Amino acid sequence: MSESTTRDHIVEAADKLFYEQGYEHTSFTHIADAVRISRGNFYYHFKSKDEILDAVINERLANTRSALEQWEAENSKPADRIRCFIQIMINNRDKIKLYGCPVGTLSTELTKLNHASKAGANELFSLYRTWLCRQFMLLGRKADADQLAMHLLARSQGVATLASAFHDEAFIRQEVRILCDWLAGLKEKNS
Amino acid sequence: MSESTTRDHIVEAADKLFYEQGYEHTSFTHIADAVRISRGNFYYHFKSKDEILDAVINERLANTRSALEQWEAENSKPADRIRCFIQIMINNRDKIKLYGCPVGTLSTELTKLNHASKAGANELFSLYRTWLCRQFMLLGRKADADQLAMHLLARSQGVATLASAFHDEAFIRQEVRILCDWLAGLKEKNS
DNA sequence: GACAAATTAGGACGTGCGTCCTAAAAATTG
DNA sequence: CAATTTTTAGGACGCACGTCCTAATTTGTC
Repeated sequence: MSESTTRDHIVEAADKLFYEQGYEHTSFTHIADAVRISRGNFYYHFKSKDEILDAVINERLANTRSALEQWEAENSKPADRIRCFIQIMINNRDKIKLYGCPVGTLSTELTKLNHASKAGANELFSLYRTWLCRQFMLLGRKADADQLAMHLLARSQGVATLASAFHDEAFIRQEVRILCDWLAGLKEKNS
Repeated sequence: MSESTTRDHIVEAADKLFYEQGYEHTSFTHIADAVRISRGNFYYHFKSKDEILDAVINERLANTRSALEQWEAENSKPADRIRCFIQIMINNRDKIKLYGCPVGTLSTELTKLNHASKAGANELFSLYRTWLCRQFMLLGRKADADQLAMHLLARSQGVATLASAFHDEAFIRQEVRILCDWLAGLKEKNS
């Protein structure tokens, strides 16, 4: 029942490295050095580099799902839940400043590589999209809930991209404030 | 005085390929096939792959500068000039849908690679930033002109990222409409 | 402690990459 | 047309990569 912990270490290290320096640019040697195992040992746990990527994506999907569930469980008001989403930009501001958004940058890279797992990476976006859509519906915006979800996702992506390009942490805080105001303004339009 | 046209062809093909499939993933063979020249011939025109990247960035910088100048020359009102900027998302929607924003995706990639030319790529962002900043100042928003410029840049980046992830062209049009409304609302706050 | 299974180490293999070198071809000049 | 420079072609080189193979080691079981 208990999985080998080495596999988890590999996925964990690959997750971090794929985020920090990109999937293509990360080699087996990089991951091996991080996990402190032999390069040949990989192929006992994974058949290929692509399989590691799939494992990383699946773990990110699982982590995201549980985070969304938690936000939903810990907050009864949909606006507070959405604020949780916005808040992750503040919580992860250090890494965003350096590496951008892990969801957006992976999606962008795999799309350019036309990689087989690009659909899996975009599934991460869909996870947030449908969750946010549901929250906006609960907020009384049934008609344009998905539009609002996409809008908020796009705003977040843009913040991450520019914060990373200019290494500007204050910009993140500023935009988060604007987004919270935008959210507060939305509530007044409840039906 | 007249430069060899081969060099221009190389830069042109590299520009296109770097945009479509990323810098790292584009090899000399790819460019050579596009330009129809021998692989060894590159090193007469460029000493390294990085040098081609610099040439591509410099051309993009020059093209951007002339585009900004033209928008400024053809429109007397700053709001109309800003609308020109927003409008490029419509004009380039086909490519954005497939490959995202050329500025943002290159900046993201070079940042992850920690490439020496990442500063040059970010200079493209700065070009738009300072130009937009100036337009917002002319619009009477002296106090928060740079903030508005960054905000608009971020919104554009987010739109490109999500449009590419979901291959959604309608989303681009939708967000452009919202951005134009946002811009129109700004004008009312003129001092 | 002997045996089997699971796990790891380390290196071999082929491929594609960026780079470099040299000779051929083309263009230019007198 | 000869001489010289500019431009191109094609392949060699070393290196790093993903992949694969096999032997050693560790772990678990009776």
